[in-house]
Amino acid sequence: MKTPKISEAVVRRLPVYLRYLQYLNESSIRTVSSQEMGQTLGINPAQIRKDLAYFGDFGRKGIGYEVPYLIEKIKQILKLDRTIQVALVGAGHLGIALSNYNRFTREKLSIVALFDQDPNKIGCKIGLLPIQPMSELNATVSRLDIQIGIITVPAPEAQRVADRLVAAGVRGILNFAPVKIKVPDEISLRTADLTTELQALAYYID
Amino acid sequence: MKTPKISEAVVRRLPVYLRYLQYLNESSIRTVSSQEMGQTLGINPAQIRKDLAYFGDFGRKGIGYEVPYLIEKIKQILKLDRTIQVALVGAGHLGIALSNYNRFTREKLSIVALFDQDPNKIGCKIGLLPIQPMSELNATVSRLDIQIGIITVPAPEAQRVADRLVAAGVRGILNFAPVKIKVPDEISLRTADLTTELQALAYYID
DNA sequence: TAGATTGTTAATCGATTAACAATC
DNA sequence: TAGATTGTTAATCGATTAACAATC
Repeated sequence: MKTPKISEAVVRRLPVYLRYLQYLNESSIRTVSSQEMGQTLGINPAQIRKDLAYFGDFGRKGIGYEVPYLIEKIKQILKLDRTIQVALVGAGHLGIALSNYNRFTREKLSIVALFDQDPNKIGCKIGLLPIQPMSELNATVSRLDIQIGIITVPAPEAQRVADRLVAAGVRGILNFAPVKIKVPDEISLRTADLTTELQALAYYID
Repeated sequence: MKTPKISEAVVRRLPVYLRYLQYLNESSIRTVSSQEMGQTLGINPAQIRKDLAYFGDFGRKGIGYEVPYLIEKIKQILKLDRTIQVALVGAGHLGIALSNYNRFTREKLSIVALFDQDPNKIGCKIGLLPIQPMSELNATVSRLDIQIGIITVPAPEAQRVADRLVAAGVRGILNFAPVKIKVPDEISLRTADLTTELQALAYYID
């Protein structure tokens, strides 16, 4: 698992491969070729082989890839084989929607703490998790060894929340607020902007 | 507004430019250079100029871009200057979160109808909008001239919902279900997969 | 005018795809 | 063995960046 320099495009395709492989596995299909995967996913087979080959020789010439084995390997690469604890800040509808995604827990990437600054929400439970006040952030991140923070607060508060997450010690942030936030270089940041998705779609209408 | 072949990457940056320009406008800043924009947004100034130049000569040499004028132009390009009606199928938390985004309405991209298949939800109101049964889809899409459908149902139902939206006459679909769906070529499709975002982020931890 | 900044062409960079030897 | 399919190198394609004449 040497890494010669993996582009973001490659990393973004891995979860797509993984999901398809899990579907195959549930269908009791044990082997798959890059040809078949490419067909289904709309991705060039050579690209799939190249993406996978960055991380190791997972296939067998003349045969293809063994589904359960490849699932294991991709999980390792994406670190989905070990527990990664996630905190979510902003228990609005989007926050609740995300904390309900059970796929996260299935993949050992699980939201284990919820925070909100609204005093009326403190103590309410979403599923099994109580909503905590922001004053608990540092203590909870340390206690549960939380590595990732998800931001689902309104845009004007996003930077402040990001700063607090960084100070509390998270290693990565997934930001859903429609604003560009700044974090130190050593913190991984991804921004998922739902409004720009819809605006970009409008371009293609007509 | 001739289109020599605009890449998706360009279209995805336009909403980002727009948001920053709107921020400048609210701050009463009337002029901006590609230099300044690039600095703030972390994008190469030459790229910004090139992106904009695909659609027209919006700037003035030696001066830069006039903020209100450029806002108008980008809105025109993204078709945010005309009303585009949107229907949302799946009134769960994610659906409610999206229908509450007031930015959409501000941009004349507004969610004007909600659908769900759960009989218990029918008639409940989210903001001003009642949740309608799927049996109303065709009639409502026609009556309100709805052009875009947003899918926020669970993955196993997504393809079926997409088929119904297409049959009802929408032109574009924004899919939030974590599954690849198929639509006819003439329908624009974007998939926003929140689970793969988080999985990709995990790769960069450590 | 002098300084600044665009629009655009050319150069660079990186990602995708094709091709094929290796080999199951 | 013959057919299939990988891993990888080379070729292609497209996107980003640099450079600069035009001009405000």
